[in-house]
Amino acid sequence: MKNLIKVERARNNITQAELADKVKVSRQTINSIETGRFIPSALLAFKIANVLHRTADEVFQLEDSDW
Amino acid sequence: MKNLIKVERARNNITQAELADKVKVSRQTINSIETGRFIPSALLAFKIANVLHRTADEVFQLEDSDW
DNA sequence: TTAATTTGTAAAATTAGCTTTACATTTGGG
DNA sequence: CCCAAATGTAAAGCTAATTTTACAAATTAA
Repeated sequence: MKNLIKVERARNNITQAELADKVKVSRQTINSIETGRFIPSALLAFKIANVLHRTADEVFQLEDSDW
Repeated sequence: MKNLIKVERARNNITQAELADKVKVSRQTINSIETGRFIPSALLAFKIANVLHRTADEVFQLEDSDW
């Protein structure tokens, strides 16, 4: 499961810390997701996409290796 | 966070057990998500949507109460 | 180039998702 | 009605997500 959080953050000119605040998780959680250390809950994934003005499908994508 | 798994299962004429098999989780996990007892990981949510021939955004939706 | 901001990690503790087993209730077809 | 299939739950145990604290490395701005 890949994500475009970093790209979309750049597009929105927002830091990891700011994104974290807006979705109410710690900065480390955002960093860990962004760097692929772990996978967010669906709730968090949708909130992140929302804050980045994208749909969840635009920000998160399944990979062949996920099956 | 609401989901339309039950509706989409009906549309695809597939049981909880069959859906569970296809996304490789237990039947109870599907049931628990469907009945709102817990929220799936983003990975599982996207797989479920995929098996149901829908996008994640079509199957899962944020609610005002999520914020 | 220095200082401040941002990002990357790590470890320990907590929380929540998921599995397995097990059983009760509901629904659908004959 | 009756049986089989499907669904709803529950508890115990395991795994993965998330928090908190803390610090180092990298970027950016002045």
